[in-house]
Amino acid sequence: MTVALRPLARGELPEDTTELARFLIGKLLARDLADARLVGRIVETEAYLTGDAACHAYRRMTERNRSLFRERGHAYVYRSYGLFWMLNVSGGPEGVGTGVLIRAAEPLAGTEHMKQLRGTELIRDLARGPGRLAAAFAIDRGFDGADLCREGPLFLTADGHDVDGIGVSTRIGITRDAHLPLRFYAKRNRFVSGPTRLNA
DNA sequence: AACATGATGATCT
DNA sequence: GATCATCATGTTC
Repeated sequence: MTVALRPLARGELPEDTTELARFLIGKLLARDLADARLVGRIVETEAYLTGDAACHAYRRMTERNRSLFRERGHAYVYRSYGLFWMLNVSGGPEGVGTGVLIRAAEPLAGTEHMKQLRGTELIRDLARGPGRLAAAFAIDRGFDGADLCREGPLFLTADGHDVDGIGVSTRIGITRDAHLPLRFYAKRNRFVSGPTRLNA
């Protein structure tokens, strides 16, 4: 059963990148394959800001990070640790390099395909962590620069459901500007990644 | 040399 | 199940 899902309009996305990171908790990520639609509820995000040393756009625009400088709602996809793809949503106006890392999602539809893409039967581990999420949704560098506010193979949407509270913590896996409270997560949701102490 | 990670195995409870 | 240490991997600076 495929439900009609309307993409989020760019105007619905907060212009402030930190607010965008919070806004995206509970929203849906939809991925259309040739024979299936994959849907997950976003349960964990991190904001990366201007003047933030952990942000890939901290120094200057490069070939890799230029999608971060696009108007909010575009994908920035890069490879991490040589193995994993990371999906980010650009924030702010055109020319400003900020974004939101999508760190985890609760699988809602297409889970059998996700199991194949991830090589595991464990529902909880399908998209818990940014590298796993990208694999479960078959996202690679080919989506870099894609507009996530248009119907297409990958877009942001919503179903009106809300999460049971949103928590804030420091970001995971970084060393520079590591103290900033820029990670957002759905409270009491078992599809959130990271150590227990950050998910209280 | 650093890095926005994940799988695995050890050692607890 | 929680937590921790270890390390494979290749792109970027």
